Amino acid sequence: MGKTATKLGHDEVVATALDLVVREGPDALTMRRLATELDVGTPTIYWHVGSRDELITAMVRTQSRRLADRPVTGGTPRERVLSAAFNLYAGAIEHRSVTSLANQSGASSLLLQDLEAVLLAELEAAGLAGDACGDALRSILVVVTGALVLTLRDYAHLPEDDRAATLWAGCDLEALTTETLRAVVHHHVPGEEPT
Amino acid sequence: MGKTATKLGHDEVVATALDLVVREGPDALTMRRLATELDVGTPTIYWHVGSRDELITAMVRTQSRRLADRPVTGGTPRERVLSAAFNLYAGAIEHRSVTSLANQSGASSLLLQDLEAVLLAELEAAGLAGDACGDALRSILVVVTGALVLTLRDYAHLPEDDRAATLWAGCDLEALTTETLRAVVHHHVPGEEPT
DNA sequence: ACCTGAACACCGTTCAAGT
DNA sequence: ACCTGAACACCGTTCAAGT
Repeated sequence: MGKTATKLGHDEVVATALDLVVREGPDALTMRRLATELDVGTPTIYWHVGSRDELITAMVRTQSRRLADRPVTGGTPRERVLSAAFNLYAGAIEHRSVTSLANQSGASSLLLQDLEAVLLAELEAAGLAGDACGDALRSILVVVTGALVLTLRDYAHLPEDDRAATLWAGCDLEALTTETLRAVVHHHVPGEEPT
Repeated sequence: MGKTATKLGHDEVVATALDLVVREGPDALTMRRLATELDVGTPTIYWHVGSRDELITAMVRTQSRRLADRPVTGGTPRERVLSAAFNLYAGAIEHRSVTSLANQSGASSLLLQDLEAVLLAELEAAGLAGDACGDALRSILVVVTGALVLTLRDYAHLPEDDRAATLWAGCDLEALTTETLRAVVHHHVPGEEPT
C-alpha cells in the first residue's frame, strides 16, 4: 500500500502527515504510525523533519497556505471584511481535525497566519491604516480563534457537561460567529456615511 | 515529605493535581508524578478519579469555582458587563498554567462555566432576557476564549515565528481584549439614551 | 546523504492480589 | 473499601551502524 516511493523528502512527510490527520483524526499522528504510512523506519522521519513539534509546525503552516483560496464577497467594505473574516472560520472548520491538532499544540495563530494577508488587504481597502488596521485585524483574529475553539469543543473526548448543554445546545455556531464578527467589524470599519 | 496523610479522597487528589500544575506547569501532570506527590501507588489515583480525562475535568471544574470571586465594578450596565467579562479573562490568565491545561484538553469552555453565572446576572440586570441574553453571553465567551488562546500562545513550546512577530510583538493583549469586548458589549447591551 | 534496528526513558491503564 | 507490584501496550527520541 501507499504511493510508489519516488524519493521521500521533507514535503512528502508533511503531506502524508496531514493526510493521516485528515483521515484518522489528530490522535492518529504518531511518529511510528507516520513511519508505517511512509513504509520507512521511525528515525527517518526525525531525519527529515527534526521532531514532532517541528513536524506539526510545518503541517499547520502548509494547511494555512491551503486555506487561502476562498473568494471574498460583498459590496461594501464592511461586508467584504466580514466575508474575509468568516472565510478564516469556515476554512478552519472544514478541516477540523487539522485545526484541532493546531489548537492542542498551541499553534492556532499559526494556522490563521496566511489568511491574515487577505484580511489585511480588505481592511486597507476599507480605508484603515497603521494602528487602526492592526487593532482591527487582531480583534478579528480573537473572535475567529474563540469561535474555532468553542465550535471544536466537543471534538475533544472529555466527559459530558450539564449546564453547558442548556447554553450551547442547539446553538447555531455559524450564526454566532457571524454575529460576533459583525459587532467587531462594525466597531472598527467605518460604514457608509449618509450623504 | 508532603502533608500528613489524613485520609486521601477524591477532592484531595484533585487539589494536589491543581497544585502540581500551578507549581510546575501543565506537562508535569502525570499519573505517576501525581502518585509520587501523594505518596501513593499509581493505581490508587485511578481508583479515586477514574482516568486522566476525568481528573482534568474535575480540576478545571474546581478551578472554575475558584475564579468566581472577583468583584464587578462600574456604574452603567455596559461598564458592569464589560467588567464581569474582563474578570473571566484576568482570572484565567492569572492561573495560566491551569488555563493552558484546559486549552490543551479542550476544556476551555468548562473553565469559564461558573463565571458565566456572574456574567449572566449582569446581563439580566442590564435589561437583557431570553435569546438576546444568550446571544450576548455566547458572543462574550467567544471573545474571552479567543483572547485567552492568543495570550497563552507562547506558553506552548513551538518553534518561533517570523511574521507573527510583527503583528503581535509589543501588543498589549489586555488592551486588545478590553477593546474587543467593548465592541461586542456595545453591540448587545443597550447604552444610555439621551433624554 | 539517507536510512535502519535496537534501545532508553518515559507514558496511561489494567489486574490480580493483598489488607 | 482502599491500596499495591507488576505488567501491557504504547509513546518521543537517540544512536551506533549500515549503504
